[in-house]
Amino acid sequence: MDTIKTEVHNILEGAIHAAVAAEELAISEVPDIPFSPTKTPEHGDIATPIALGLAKQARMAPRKIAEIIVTHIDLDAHPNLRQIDIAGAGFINIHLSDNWLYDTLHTITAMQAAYGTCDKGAGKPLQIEFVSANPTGPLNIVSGRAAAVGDTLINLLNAIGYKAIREYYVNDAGGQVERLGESIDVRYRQALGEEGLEIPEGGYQGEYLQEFAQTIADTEADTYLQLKTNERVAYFRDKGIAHILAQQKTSLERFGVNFDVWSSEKAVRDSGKPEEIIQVFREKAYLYEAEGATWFRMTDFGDDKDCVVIRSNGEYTYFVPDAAYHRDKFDRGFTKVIDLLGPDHQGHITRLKNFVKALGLPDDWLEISIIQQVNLVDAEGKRVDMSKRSGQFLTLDDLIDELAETVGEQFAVDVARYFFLMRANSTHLDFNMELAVTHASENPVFYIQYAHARCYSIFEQGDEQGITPKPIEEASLKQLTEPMEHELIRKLAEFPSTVLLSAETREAHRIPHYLYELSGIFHPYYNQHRVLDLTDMEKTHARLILIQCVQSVLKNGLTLLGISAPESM
RNA sequence: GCGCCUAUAGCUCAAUUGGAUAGAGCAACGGACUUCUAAUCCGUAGGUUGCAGGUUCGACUCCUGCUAGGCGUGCCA
Repeated sequence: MDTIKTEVHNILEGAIHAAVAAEELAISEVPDIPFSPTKTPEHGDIATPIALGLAKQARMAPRKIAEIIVTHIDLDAHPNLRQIDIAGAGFINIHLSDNWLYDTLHTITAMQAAYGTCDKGAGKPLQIEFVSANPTGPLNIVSGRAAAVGDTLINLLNAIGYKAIREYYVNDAGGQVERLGESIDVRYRQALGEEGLEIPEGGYQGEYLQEFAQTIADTEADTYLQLKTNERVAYFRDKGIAHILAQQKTSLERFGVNFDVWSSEKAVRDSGKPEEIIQVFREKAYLYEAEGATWFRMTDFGDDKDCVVIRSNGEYTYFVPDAAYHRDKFDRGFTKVIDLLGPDHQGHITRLKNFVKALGLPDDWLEISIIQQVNLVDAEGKRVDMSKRSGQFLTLDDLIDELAETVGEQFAVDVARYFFLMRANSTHLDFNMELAVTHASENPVFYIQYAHARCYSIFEQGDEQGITPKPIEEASLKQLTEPMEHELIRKLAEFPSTVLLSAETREAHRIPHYLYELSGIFHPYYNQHRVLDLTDMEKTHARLILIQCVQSVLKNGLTLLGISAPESM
């Protein structure tokens, strides 16, 4: 579709220039030519409202402009165009030829797994930082959503030619991990029988720490009681971080998400970069002292409040290492970085962007999106409170476990990823637990996967009947005369532009919707038209080409989402 | 108080970023398995796009003001 759009664009542009040259159109500037989707076949395959847009400038009725433009297009010179109509207020509707349909099938057949990709990104290095949960407990559901979205966005960006990497920022320094160490210490001493202890304010109550401490007590007994309290807490902190991080990594791998780079906040702090950042801010006079703390003049950047960067106890707030971390990302050469933050980080967006601006980095270099909350709901849309095996919240692993009980491990991951991806990031997501485990058409994941499996089974069935698919060059594509076949091909042709749009707008949910729509054309086709027909082998071979293309696109789309494309179900 | 997000059919959501008659699925009712997988398909219904203005040839989309819900908001990260 992209190549045809470019072709049509050039044809129209040429026609408009020709009209201007012939002094039939009085315009000084040709604006971008917009294309609008056609909702009904009557409107052709590609439509443009360009004549409406030119009306004011040309001081002419839109329909009249459209007529003039069309007279400058020679249909005979363009084999991909069949017919051009003028309709409505002045829309130019372009009907593409069968030739174009066959071209599409040739393209898909030739490109296979690469169909849908392009090189628009020109190999520019990009980075997405996502999940980045504190190493103080198991990953929660929102982290799962962030993992699915981030992973898919990386796939999409790589598909359109960027060199994008997945990065996880481990907050292994600061107050929260100190509380972690203290909490483990309490659990450890409790495991050894000490009484009257309580988890400190801001500490972690979760059972997972009890289990962890119990294991230490079981295997190493009271070894650590000999240490001074602060040494023991520090030891447990580091041991705890390593343990929880390993768990998080395991959960993510189970979910099909593998990070390329794990960055450490502690390493950033130890690198001396925070001091450099402070130095830069001081030189630029962004800092001042008040109430014993050091403040950053956020109000200079339009925010309504200043914020503390060095606390009265001398420690940095989270923002200093974070700003240093972003400076480091820039120094590593990424032309753009995207942060996916959790719903509780809204307050960070403006501040983080301002810090980046204060460091003199380009305005649009840092992009931040919030991954919104997820609610588990039942079929009636009521919130579900599931058993909380790991403490105060439901974890990603709990969710997968729960789903896997009904649909098995692989589908559990597939379903979870799809459900996390099917809605725009900015919306609150209702995760329908009952729908997720339904093996029926209401469940979009099964619907799509089933379409893929059906394609595959046609070839298996054909094999049994001794039908060997012919190469596309030997197939008579003219046999594809059914309206549904043309509709299928038109949909297949949309895939590359859907991928491109989805990647550029960071709207991963377009891919699930696209695949669902494609499946929604395929299933009815499958029901109404037989592919394998021993009495009409010409048609059979043509249809096998089409089915092969549908299968390719379904598989490519599912792969972008990190969802399996099963050969049988 | 201020900031961000959300509001579309009874329910869950789309709408290619300002284009033509706002589309799907679910829920309801009826129908299709000697035919490549019935985890599928076919048919019937639903709308003042939260409210009020504005910009435009044209608005679910942009602007202003309301209303409702969610989240955030100077020494946690």
